[in-house]
Amino acid sequence: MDFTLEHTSSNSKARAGLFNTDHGDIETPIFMPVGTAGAVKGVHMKELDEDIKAQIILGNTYHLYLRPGMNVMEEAGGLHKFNSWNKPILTDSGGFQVFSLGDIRKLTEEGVRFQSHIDGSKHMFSPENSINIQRTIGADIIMAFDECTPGDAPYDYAKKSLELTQRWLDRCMIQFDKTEAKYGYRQSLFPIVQGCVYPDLREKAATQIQECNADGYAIGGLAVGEEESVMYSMIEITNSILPENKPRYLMGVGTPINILEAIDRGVDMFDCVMPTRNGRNGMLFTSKGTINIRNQKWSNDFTKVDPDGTSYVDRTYSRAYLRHLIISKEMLGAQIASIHNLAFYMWLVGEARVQIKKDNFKNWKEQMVQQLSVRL
RNA sequence: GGGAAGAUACCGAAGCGGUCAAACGGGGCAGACUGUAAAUCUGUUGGCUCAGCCUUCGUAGGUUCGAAUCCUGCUCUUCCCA
Repeated sequence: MDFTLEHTSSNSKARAGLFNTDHGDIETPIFMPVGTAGAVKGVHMKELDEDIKAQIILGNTYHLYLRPGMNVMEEAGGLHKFNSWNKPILTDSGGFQVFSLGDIRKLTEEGVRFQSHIDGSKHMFSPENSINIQRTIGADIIMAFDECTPGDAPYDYAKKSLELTQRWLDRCMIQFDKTEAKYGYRQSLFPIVQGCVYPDLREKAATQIQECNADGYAIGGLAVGEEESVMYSMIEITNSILPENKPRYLMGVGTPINILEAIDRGVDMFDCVMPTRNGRNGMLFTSKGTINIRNQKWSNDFTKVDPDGTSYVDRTYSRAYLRHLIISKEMLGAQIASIHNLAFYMWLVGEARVQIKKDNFKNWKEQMVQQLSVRL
């Protein structure tokens, strides 16, 4: 799989590129909707494809391993066939669950023993079986198994954690090389830069990792409790070291502003649960600012959900109706809000790409950040 | 016509002499959410000149140092018997 850099801004690190996979091209900068359990919550594939215009979605190793399990996945012929998404897929390795399920897992040199959040049963995840599972899921891009370190970790812990992640990366690469894709198309393994909020650790991690000659590189362990300014400076340090000619993926980020700031600093790929989760909880992202649709002030507002929006739902439903649905806990409300937010995120990165190619990204970004900061 | 039970804040419902501006649930209002243990979670919900004060537990009186809590009348509600 190869990455073609199409344009780099003259006054910014922002880049426009094309990442080629066997399930199609991905135009960067890109946002990847999160479909943890094989579904982007509340959104059909048809909507994801035709309305939201998603080019690649995520799945999650830990969640898919527990349910439906790898027997079903293998018999289905991989996740693409199982969930009927014929474009690229990326799977996270389970590394984020080392962070998010911190209370129900035990971490050792060998790997992580999780206690299933579903039934309490114990499951060992190692770099090797994370790769094996991701081979069976069959995502186009698979991730190294890492420890996503909390943003408030002390230096000593962060250093040890990084060293462990680096040893696990070696094991991931060995396992990746020892095994083959199962379904006749290629898979890429992306290593992940950790190092918490410590510049020297990030620098060390990026320096080591860039020798992997991977198809792309990820920046992990950010937006996990640290200050945004710290996150931005970690991105700057990391991207100053990672190779120019490979895509950089900032894992789990973030708000629309976070994404623009990261693009400005040379990031190409993003994923985040925010458009779907926050959407389900009544928060809408728009080019004019954010809306809490549950607020009283929208109850009699019969203008469309987002008059500037690109999706079908934006032009069809009123804010008053969407507020009613969300407040009444009608499932359709969550669906509409999710579709709207995802379409907005896709518009945002698509427009960033247009502006980069016009070499106008910096100006456009400054203006957008102003607008996006507004609470409507 | 006779008997019984009950009336508590927006709604439902605890409370049965002081620690009650009044538990709890719902509803309302607001906030959070960043590689999804989340269609979830948190705060708040009588008024004010807010470490204090004022008005409130159907209504009018009474007992008491002190009443949402005890007594009496009245007004409504529900149920049972005729």
